[in-house]
Amino acid sequence: MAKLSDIAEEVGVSNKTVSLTLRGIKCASPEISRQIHAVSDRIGYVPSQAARDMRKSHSDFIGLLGNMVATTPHTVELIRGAQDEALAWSRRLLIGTIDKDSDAEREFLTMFKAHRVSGAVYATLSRQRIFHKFEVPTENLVLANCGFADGSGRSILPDDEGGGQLQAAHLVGLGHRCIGVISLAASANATNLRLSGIRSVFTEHGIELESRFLKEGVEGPAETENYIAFEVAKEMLTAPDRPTAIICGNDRIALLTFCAAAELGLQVPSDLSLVGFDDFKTVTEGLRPELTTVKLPYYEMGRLAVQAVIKGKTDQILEQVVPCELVERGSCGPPKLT
Amino acid sequence: MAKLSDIAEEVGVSNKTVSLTLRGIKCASPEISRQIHAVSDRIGYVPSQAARDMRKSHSDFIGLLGNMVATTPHTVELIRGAQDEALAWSRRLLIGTIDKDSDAEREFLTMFKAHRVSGAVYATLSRQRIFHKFEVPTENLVLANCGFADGSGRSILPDDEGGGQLQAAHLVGLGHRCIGVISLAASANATNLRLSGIRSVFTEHGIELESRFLKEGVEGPAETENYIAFEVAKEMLTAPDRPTAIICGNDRIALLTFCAAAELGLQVPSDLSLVGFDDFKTVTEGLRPELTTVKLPYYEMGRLAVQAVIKGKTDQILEQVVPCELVERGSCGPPKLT
DNA sequence: GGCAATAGGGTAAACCTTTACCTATTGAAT
DNA sequence: ATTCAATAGGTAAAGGTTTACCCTATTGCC
Repeated sequence: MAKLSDIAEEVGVSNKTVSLTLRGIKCASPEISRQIHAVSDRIGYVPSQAARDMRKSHSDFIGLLGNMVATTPHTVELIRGAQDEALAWSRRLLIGTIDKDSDAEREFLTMFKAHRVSGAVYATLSRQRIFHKFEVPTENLVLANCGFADGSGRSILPDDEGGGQLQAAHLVGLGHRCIGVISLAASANATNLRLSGIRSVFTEHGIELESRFLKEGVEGPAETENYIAFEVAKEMLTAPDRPTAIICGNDRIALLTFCAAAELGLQVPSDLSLVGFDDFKTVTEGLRPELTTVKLPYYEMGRLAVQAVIKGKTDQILEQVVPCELVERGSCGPPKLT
Repeated sequence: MAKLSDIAEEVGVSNKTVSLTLRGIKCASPEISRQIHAVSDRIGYVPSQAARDMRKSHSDFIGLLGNMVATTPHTVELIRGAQDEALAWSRRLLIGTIDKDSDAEREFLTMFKAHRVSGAVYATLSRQRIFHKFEVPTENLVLANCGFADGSGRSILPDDEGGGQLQAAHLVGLGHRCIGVISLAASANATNLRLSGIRSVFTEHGIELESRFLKEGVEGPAETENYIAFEVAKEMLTAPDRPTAIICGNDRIALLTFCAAAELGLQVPSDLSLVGFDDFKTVTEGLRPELTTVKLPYYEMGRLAVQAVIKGKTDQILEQVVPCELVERGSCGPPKLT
């Protein structure tokens, strides 16, 4: 493989001159400079990253460790956000995806350390509290979509409360007054935040959230949870004064609710308005009508997490909240007049 | 950061002894060996990968370049398969995800070269033919889910034809004789293969595939395609002798067909059986009834692609076909007797 | 003419690990 | 007693890049 000294020898200058010239630091006469670039291009020279990293005693790598399940497409969005930001700063990403296996976690952390990463991002797919402290290979750690249970550390978090507000405000704005909620598990960290957003909008408009119209669409412990939204929705929709709209804890619950409505012969949106959360495009753009939902900013969280790592721990902001966005599609409409 | 010579100095031996001992090569007396491990553990020593890579003039990295859209979860499966296999051989993955931007492609390839990767995988999300030759940083390239248009190179490909057979055989086995097909775009590479699998099963059972029951569920050029399966399905299902089952080109088409059936008041599976393709879990496990589908082996393709890279180009197998798998859920049943 | 500043360049050490080659001691076999 | 092999270890170079420090010749200015 071609190396610096090959060019230096051919042009008849020292390593230093070649090194500086190729990195765009003026150091040689125009003619020499031209020759250096010419030879470099001809032989397709690419400097050895290993040699560079060794010389500098640290690498431009940023570690990205993700507790990532393969059932959602959002992981890719987060990775892309992280990668785009990293590339914009000429940094590289070292990616490790793990399931629940903490052995793999340790393995990747060791790998990060071996590469002398300048920082790391730890990301989870659902908003979580992290209880274990892992031995990080750097002081420069940023959590994405999660936070340490004790409140320490820097985090990038979605604005779940604002997201709940968006869901509720959209339906209220369309004229709905009797609105059901099928939420995620109460134990999920996002649930209470979103609910609190929903309640704040309801209160503002004098709407009461009856407990029979607030149900969990999921049961069982996290990671092995079981979706019961189909049955819950059917029950809610067969009530005598059924809601004219349902706010769903995520798009999957929205899909199940959609199926329940279909089985009961209710049309969306004329008989029932639905608003989801997450923006799983295969669902939201795959349904007819398409699903109005609140998009979780995974790309942005990935981007901001890497940005925070690059800015370093001098950055005093401990918790950065990223807004969610309402994506209007076709699943919400005004309530039928009765 | 702690280095080898720190340990050597403290224990009072040479670098070599420490290096060999820590790598499990017997070289020192039990007592010295114990001390070396003790000190190493205490100071948390992790050898510098950069120094290693430089010394060996090549790295254990395998490049994974993916033309990956964020709308499907399969990317993650492919990455995980690749990563699991890489880790099993103590190799690391250098991941680059690109969209359509060939600048990014070049950038990542240069990065791979800078890291002296020992091989690379190029993966696409939909089965594609690659027309451009990229300047690879290694001779050791394996394509996953795609192949060069001229037939050169090594590829890992899904058994789309077998997948089509699985779809058809399942429905035929349940007793269906009037089966519709809503396929992907005819221009998609997988389409003809799957169709040919379907036809072979039909022929075997003396079933004719009428052209009015074979429609494309997608229109427009790839990457910007438009799903029209909802309308197509409605038309097919309002025909006087409508099919009792529909084979779908992917799960998204199946979802749209499901929506069409719902709008027409047809119940799945009693009035209509549906079989999908891909196994997008958010759809297949999110519907009620859950969707029977043929799973594309992304994890396995990622795994095998990395395996092929590790085995190196001495491996003479140019095209490796990975079987698809029928995942039976609830969307297929026997046809109603009339 | 004298002096400083600048352009254009070179030298060699440092980054950390691995490994080819070498030495010394011990035990056993001839 | 000599030889051989194995054990336990050391020495130093190599791998490719960057950079602190040094050198020389030319130019500009007073």
